[in-house]
Amino acid sequence: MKKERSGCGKKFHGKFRGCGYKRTAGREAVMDVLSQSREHLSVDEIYTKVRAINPDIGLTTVYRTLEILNTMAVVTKFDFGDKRARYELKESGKGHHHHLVCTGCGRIVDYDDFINEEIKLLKETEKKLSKKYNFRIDDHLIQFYGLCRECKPDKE
Amino acid sequence: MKKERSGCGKKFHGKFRGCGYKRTAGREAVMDVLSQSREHLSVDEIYTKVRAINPDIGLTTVYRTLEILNTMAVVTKFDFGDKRARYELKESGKGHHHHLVCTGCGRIVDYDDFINEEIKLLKETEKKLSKKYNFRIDDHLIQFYGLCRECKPDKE
DNA sequence: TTCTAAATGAAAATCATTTTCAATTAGGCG
DNA sequence: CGCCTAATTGAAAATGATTTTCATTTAGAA
Repeated sequence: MKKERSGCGKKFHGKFRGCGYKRTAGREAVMDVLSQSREHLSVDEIYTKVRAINPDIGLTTVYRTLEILNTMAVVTKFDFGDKRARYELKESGKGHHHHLVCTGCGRIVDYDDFINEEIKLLKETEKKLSKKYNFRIDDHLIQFYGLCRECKPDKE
Repeated sequence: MKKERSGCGKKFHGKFRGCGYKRTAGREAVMDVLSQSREHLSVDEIYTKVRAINPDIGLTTVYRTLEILNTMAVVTKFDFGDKRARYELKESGKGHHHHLVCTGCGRIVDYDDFINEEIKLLKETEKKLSKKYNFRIDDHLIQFYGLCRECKPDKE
C-alpha cells in the first residue's frame, strides 16, 4: 500500500506539493515543529507543539505526516528502546551523529565525536556484508547504552 | 521495584534456585525452549514451544520469566524494529554476533565475520565516550538494515 | 507436615500506533 | 472564480504487544 513518492527529500519545508502531496495545515505545522526543534521528539511531544500552533489538528494526522516524512527520508525515526518513536529532521543543523542512551532516566546524548572512524568502519563492513550475504544495505544503527552521570551509582 | 538479584548469570539451566528464585515448571520450560533453539525467538514463539512441553503454563509466566532472565543477563533481548521483542540465550553456541535485518520480510541474518574490528572500535569508542560524557556504558547495539536477496528488486 | 512469601494464570488494563469511516478540503480544470 | 473529485482529515474504534491486578496455588525453608 506504499505510495511511490520517494526521492523528494531535501528542500521540503512548505513544499509538500512538489512531492505530489497536498499542502495542508497539519503537514505544515508538523514541519514547523520539527524545524524549530533540535531534539528527537516523540509523537506526543510533536502533537502537543502542533496543537499550540493549531488546535484543530488531530493526533492521527501527526502520525500520518510523520510516516510520510519518514518514507521521504525527510525525517529520521529513532527507537531508543522506550517503546515510542522519536523523530528528527534529517537536515537539522546537526550532521550525522549517534546516540548514547541512558537506561536509567532515558536521557539521550548525541555525539559526533569519534564518529568518523565509526562511519568508515561501518561503510567497509556494509560493503563486505552486502557482498557476502547478498543484502542491499540501506541503513545502520549504532547506539550505546548505559548510565548517565546522574544515574550512575557512584555519582558525585 | 527491581529485585536485586543480578550477577547470577552463567550456569543457569535448572538452577533458578541459586539466584533466589524458585524453581518452577514454567521457568524450566522456558529455559528448555531457549536452550533448544539457535534462533532469536519472539515471546509468542517461546510461548508456543513452552505449551508443547507443558500446556498449563500461561503467557504471563513466559513474559515474567524472560524478564527475569534478561535482568540476570542470561538472555539477550533484541529489538529488530518489528514491535516485538526477541530473546536468545547468551551462552548459546554462537559467540558475539551482530545482525542484518531485512526491512522487506523481517528476516534476520546473524553475522560474526568482520566483527572483531567492530568490537575493537566499539570498545575504543566506549572508552572515549564514557570519559567525555561521564557515562557508564554497559552495552551497545549495532545493526544493519536493508533488503535480503529475496526482497531486493533486482533479485535473480 | 506446616506455613508463608513467591509464583501463577486469567482477565483486565495499558498504551503507542493503526484502521475505519463519514465529513471536509486542496487544487486541477474549466 | 466556482466545481468536482480524490486526497486528507479527525474521532472513535481496533489492534497487538506487554503489563498489571488479584485471587489461588505452590516451592521450599523451618
